Amino acid sequence: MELKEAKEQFIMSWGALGSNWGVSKTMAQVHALLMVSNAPLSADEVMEQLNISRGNANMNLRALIDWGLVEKIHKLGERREFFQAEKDMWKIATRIASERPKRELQPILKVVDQMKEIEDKQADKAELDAFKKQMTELENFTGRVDRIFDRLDRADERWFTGLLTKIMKR
Amino acid sequence: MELKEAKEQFIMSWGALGSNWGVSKTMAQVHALLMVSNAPLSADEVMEQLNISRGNANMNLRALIDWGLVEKIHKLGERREFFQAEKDMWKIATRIASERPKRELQPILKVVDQMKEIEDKQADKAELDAFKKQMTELENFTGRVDRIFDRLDRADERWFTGLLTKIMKR
DNA sequence: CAGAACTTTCAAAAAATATTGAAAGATTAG
DNA sequence: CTAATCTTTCAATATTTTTTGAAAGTTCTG
Repeated sequence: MELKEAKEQFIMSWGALGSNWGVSKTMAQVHALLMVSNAPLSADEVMEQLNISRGNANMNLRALIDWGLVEKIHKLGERREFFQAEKDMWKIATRIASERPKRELQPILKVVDQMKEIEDKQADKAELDAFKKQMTELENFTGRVDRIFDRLDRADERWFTGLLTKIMKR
Repeated sequence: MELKEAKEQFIMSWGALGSNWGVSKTMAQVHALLMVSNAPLSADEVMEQLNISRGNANMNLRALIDWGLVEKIHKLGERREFFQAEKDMWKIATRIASERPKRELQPILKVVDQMKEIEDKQADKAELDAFKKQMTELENFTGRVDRIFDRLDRADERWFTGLLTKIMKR
């Protein structure tokens, strides 16, 4: 297999994986493309290489930037913006690990919080209590996990990998 | 707010959250419904309460069982099957934490593994090396994380919460 | 300021996913 | 075995999500 071919293969497969992941095929492909490119790419290069429209390229680049997985690069004397992917797996993982809970957990807390104003005089006491307990447990747990992942952000690599090693030893 | 109303509200919100999560609205709703039901429900009760078709109810119940979040219950002297959700948040979290990587990480390993047969005589040596390094790093990292989460499955609660507490203290 | 070079937006179109419901398949009881 | 009861499947349909591309917006240059 040749290098160019391998890269294309990787981009395609990564894109297909996106679906399992809840990420659109194109977003995953853009990320893969930037991951295996040795130099930053312009929006036009991304469009051309993946055969996608300008709007689509723009949307997905922005989304990736939002996730902290890609950054804009300004080249001296160049008008256009270039895009470059984070390639360090640890950084990629911590970005995802700190963004995902923000997007997945915080909405839960919001919902659960609203559930607290119940005051049903007619309902079965035991049933009411069970529901409240469930909500409280959900809130405690979610909040706890949320805060943990939030900290990964600030942690240094040494600590994280150290922790991984510790866990692995069990 | 009344209890019944609160439950409906919770089911609806949980369903809406499903989308952020990569889970279909209905699947999330079925899960929520079972989470706040004090007794196991039959397929017909699920259908009726959520206004969904028989096929849909069946599919989603099966999927939830597949995730280990719901189990079939057989009542004595009853022909029908009943369904009951796991309500313990720790168990829910570990189920998800052990299923998700299985579905998300293992396909990555498969893809990366295929990338190893590159032998491009013409390509730039440095570029080839960079690509190989990227793939190796991806493989190492992914494999490591995969194995860690896999172990959560077998861990006991004491250990896990102990770990959480430790992390939280930093 | 005008024009060129890019980037962003957004309504319409396409593609991907989820849902329905009727029919086929099981399983149990008599 | 047959009928009754319940579960599963799947092609058609509906819904949701993604993509397109032209138009509007922005920023830099001279």
